[in-house]
Amino acid sequence: MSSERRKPYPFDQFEPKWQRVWEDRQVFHAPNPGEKNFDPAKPKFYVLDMFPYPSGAGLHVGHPEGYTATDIVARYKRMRGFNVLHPMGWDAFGLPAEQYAIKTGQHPKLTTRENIAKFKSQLQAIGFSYDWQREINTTDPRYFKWTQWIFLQLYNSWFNPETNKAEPIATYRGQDRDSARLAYVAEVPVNWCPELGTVLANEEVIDGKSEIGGHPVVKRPMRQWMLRITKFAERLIDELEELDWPEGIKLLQRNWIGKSEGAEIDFKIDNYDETIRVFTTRPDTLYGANYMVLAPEHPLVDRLTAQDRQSEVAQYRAKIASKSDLERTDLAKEKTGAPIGAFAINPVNKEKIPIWIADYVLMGYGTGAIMGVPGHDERDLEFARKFNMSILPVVQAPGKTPEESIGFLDDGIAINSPIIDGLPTPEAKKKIIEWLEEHGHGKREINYKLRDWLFSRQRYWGEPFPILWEDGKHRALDEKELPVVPPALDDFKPTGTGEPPLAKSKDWIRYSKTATRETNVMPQWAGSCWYYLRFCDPQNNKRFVGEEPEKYWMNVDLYVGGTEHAVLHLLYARFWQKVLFDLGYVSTSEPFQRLVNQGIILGEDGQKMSKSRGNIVNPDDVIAQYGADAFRLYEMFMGPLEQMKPWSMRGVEGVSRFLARVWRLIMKENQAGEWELSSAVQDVDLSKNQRKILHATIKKVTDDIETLSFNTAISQMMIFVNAFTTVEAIPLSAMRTFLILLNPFAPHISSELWENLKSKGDITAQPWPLYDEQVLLEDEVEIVVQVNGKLRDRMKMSILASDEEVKTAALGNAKIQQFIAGKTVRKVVVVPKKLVNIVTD
RNA sequence: GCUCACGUGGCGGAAUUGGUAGACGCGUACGGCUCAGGACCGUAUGGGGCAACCCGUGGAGGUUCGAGUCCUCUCGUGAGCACCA
Repeated sequence: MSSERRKPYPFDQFEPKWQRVWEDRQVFHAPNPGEKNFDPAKPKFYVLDMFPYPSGAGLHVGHPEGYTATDIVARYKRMRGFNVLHPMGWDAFGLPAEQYAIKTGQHPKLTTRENIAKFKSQLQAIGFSYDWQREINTTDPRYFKWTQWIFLQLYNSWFNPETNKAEPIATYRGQDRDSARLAYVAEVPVNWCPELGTVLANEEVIDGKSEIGGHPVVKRPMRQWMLRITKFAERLIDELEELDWPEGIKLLQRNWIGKSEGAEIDFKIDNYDETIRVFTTRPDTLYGANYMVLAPEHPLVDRLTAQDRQSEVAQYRAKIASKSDLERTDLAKEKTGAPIGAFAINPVNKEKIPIWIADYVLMGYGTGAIMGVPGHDERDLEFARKFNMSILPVVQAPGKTPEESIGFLDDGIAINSPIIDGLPTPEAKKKIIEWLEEHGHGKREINYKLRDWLFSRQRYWGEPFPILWEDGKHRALDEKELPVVPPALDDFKPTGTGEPPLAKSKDWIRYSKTATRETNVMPQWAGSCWYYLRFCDPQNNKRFVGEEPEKYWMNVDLYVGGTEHAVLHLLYARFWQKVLFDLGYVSTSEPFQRLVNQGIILGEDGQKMSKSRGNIVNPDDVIAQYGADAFRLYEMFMGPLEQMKPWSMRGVEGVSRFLARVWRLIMKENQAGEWELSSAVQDVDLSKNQRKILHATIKKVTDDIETLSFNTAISQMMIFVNAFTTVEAIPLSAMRTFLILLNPFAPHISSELWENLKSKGDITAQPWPLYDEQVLLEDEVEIVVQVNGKLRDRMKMSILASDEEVKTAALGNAKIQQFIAGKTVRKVVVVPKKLVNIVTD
């Protein structure tokens, strides 16, 4: 029955019609500089969505949230006279297609093609104004040829600390080039996920489990490709400064990079010709260091362990080695450790302090060794208490005794520390570092939590490396041999041994008599690290992006996507961009000038949408029932773009009703049940009040699009429509202006009505309306009168009334006099054009 | 545990620089139109009170003529990090 019900307005007819028109006429194609129809007089605007992974499930309502926002901006900017680059593509390498292939035998290429077709038709049904001529697909050899090419640039360059830049490897003066390349091979403890049969980057491991699938991850030493992102840590932090990004995301990146400033201090080992270097952010607490801890995996443990400690130390190390990362952090509550029977000499006071191993010290951070300062480090304190060590305060907290200062972590005054006694912490740090440097016991040092990026995966559906192996050494393929296309396989399964599936194709790996191909593939992030560049010049087969288009379009003026990429994609892409910039291939060192994160859309029950909860909303259903315009409008009307918010079908009905009112403002149903232009629409002048509402709407919608406050822009358009539904003669000119304002939000209905009004030209080609401040000026304003801050009355006053006149009027107001009778007026505050506050005793 | 963000009607949410709290939408109630309505149109709608008024932005303090907005503490929700020395 409900499906038989007549649509409130015939969106099912005109929405597909307009989508066809846009496609046929290629209305949204943005020509590059030098191409036909390119207008160099216009400024450019690059507005980008985070391109989706085309999953088999199709689009969910979360995708179009950001896409609608950018589409509104794109359409708006075009009307404002910009050349707008608004592209879409597919981040199509990845696990799901491959796992589907393992299950069904269907090649990931086919699965990907089907999924893309579905995604694309869904996006087109929403009426997004993408330039589909620029569509890209990361799994297309014409695309990943250049992903591989960029890898070669990384492979063929190094980071010069003197220039603080990536440079061609030829400028490297050292012996071993392979040790300096930005892409290098290393045997490192990596995150190995047995279930997925691949290694994962730190960023892909959450709480000891794989981000995808939630499978357990263990540490295991393996030989892997790494990218030297750590060399860019400083710039990745510093250059955030200039970006127009949410502070929260900047903070997330800063925390992930985890810069900490401090010192490295050398401790001589008693009776050995060895020193152990520790990292500390609190060199000023050196006098309080009365033990040392090495990570259990520290290379010096074997050599330094005393005879009588060996079995205990071996036992402890074995116990730690058997634990997964998850267990290791899970058991974090109780400190464990073992003394190795050796002693270090504290360089400031020459005290012999015992050396322990303990798993609370990590090999992967700093030097894998720490000085234990139980007085001023929580973990050391806990450790010292557990093993009955002495605890010496060396920093006195303000307003506390030395004893009370134990456990105090922030700034104070140095005590019990002859070299720096009496100095506040910042100076104490500085002075002791100077002392250490002077005496050759250490130096100022900065450490980062950021690790080099583990860049290889033991999977099938990814970009092969353009690398050959010969005599146990790697070398790069020549550019001319790109792309390296993965071999056809029948069996996509991971081998389980850590050997990649590509190794199964014996023909493919054999490059020559002596050389074999690298069998790892790149991680899913590779393609998305530079896709925004390719959009500038997607068909170029000579270069990854042409110089001129790159220079013209970059960087991205507005980038909208989910927070889930805060430290993954957004960090990796910035890193690649910097390398390409240093090497002179691109014109900017940051890719995304302004970033906005859309909030998650929850199910109708306020819970995260998920299959198991059964609260997933399918865009196709919504569009079938209410139309694409209502869908778009609701996505934006729900609330602020960046906020998390629940879906509501009632809300969709609400905006659908609004669009139906817009429709009936201009169209009437005749006896035959056909829609025709309403006779109420006439070429009449606007009343003063109507003009005011129109201009207020232009202003509000314009300002709100600029600030991405789409929800309030829509409210204002509702106010406009409500004001005009009751009038007898609907002014044609006001309707035309309104339709232009509505167009970015609801492009189909506005196009259809624009045409029905027999307006000149295409609505998408209209200039954006301007408002006139003069029209908005009121000649009378309502002044609020408060007594002691409480609202007591309102009065109409001329806008020209002086403060004094307003004050007099307020005091003379009959109602106000009741409130101030018998009281002394102590003060009268006048806020021009707004309010009067009378303060009494 | 640490860091950050956010707490406003029955619900989603509005509120330049501190200046009329609750725009707009949903829901609800009543009325109209209608053979009918889960369609459409109109009116009302934070709570209490017949009313004048009183109370209201998670809670407690504070600054101010005036606080949803600023400060301190506290509770709750969400996100991120998680022995990073």
